[in-house]
Amino acid sequence: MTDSEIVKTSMSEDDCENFRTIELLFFAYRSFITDADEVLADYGFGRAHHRVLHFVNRRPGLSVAELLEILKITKQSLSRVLRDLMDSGHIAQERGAIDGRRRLLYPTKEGRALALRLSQLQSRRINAAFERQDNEGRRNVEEFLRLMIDPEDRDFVDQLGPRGDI
Amino acid sequence: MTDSEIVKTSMSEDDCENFRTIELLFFAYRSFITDADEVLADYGFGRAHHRVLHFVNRRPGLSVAELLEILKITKQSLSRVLRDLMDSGHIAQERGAIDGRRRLLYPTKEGRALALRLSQLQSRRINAAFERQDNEGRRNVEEFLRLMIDPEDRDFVDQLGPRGDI
DNA sequence: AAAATACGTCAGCCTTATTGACATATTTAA
DNA sequence: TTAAATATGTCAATAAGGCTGACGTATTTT
Repeated sequence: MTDSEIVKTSMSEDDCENFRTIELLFFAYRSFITDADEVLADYGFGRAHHRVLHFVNRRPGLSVAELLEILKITKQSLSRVLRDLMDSGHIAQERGAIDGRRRLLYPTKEGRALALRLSQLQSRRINAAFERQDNEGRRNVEEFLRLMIDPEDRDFVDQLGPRGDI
Repeated sequence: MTDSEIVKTSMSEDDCENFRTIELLFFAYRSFITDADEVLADYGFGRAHHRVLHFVNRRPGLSVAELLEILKITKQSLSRVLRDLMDSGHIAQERGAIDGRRRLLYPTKEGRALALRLSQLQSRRINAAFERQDNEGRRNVEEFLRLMIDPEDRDFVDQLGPRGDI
């Protein structure tokens, strides 16, 4: 590192396109998640708990392996979070009927209530952001976000929406 | 937690609007950041380094306090990351000319090059996601993202774009 | 019966964040 | 000109949430 030259000019859209979008994504996502953070803190939970709670509520009866696949974390990481949520009575396990090795995850009533509360907070922000947009605008936003996702994950997100009982 | 009732129905858009958008945001943002993660790993850097590098390149000469304000982290957190980036020759400090207490942060040539490389990766994904959208569609996306941001941060993002030399 | 699968857990490590306390240089105010 | 405020750096301890590797156990498949 022999004394490298200092640069004093700003990096701008001339150097690379889409700086504004890059920054909008950073700040938008940060605001988006802090909504839930505050509520989660009351339960001693973090974002990891939120993600698990969310997908268990969206796909009741999913297995641990499926959840790992969605979240792309290791089972060791998941297990701590899952234990917290089971200890607090937000999530419950059942052995699989067809395959007894699988532990199927379900929300409890309390887990459903918390998941809804968190989603409603985030939904409010989304509604406010969509306020001045028509259906076409919303479609544009959803298409953009969808195409930002790695192709491998896109199908999963799609089947999460309409139905597709696991 | 006296054995709470298990819920087996899926949480759906009937329960709360915008589930699809919530999930699109989660997956889109995850894909978005992993582009850069892979390059950063080669340098032994993480996302924290990326954020610092980015804003120092966008606002060369900003002070430590300003950077803390943008990132909303503590100086203790920042200092380690900043030290790594200075040790590796990606960022350099200069004492403020008017106020000698301030340490103004600048990218080096190497720091600028790395910041650009990372931005270009992310920009490519953004271009692909915008591919089938016209100017109106892009405006919709940017307006949506902008309104998702907490009002306090919106102005900062705006003045980051056009100019506004610090 | 043996092998593969699904899961749980123990132990140790890393990154990135936190808080609190304290040192230092520099500027500003009394 | 001394005192106070400011900007920064740093030390120490802690926490969340990731990771790898190894090993145990139930259950299903071969």
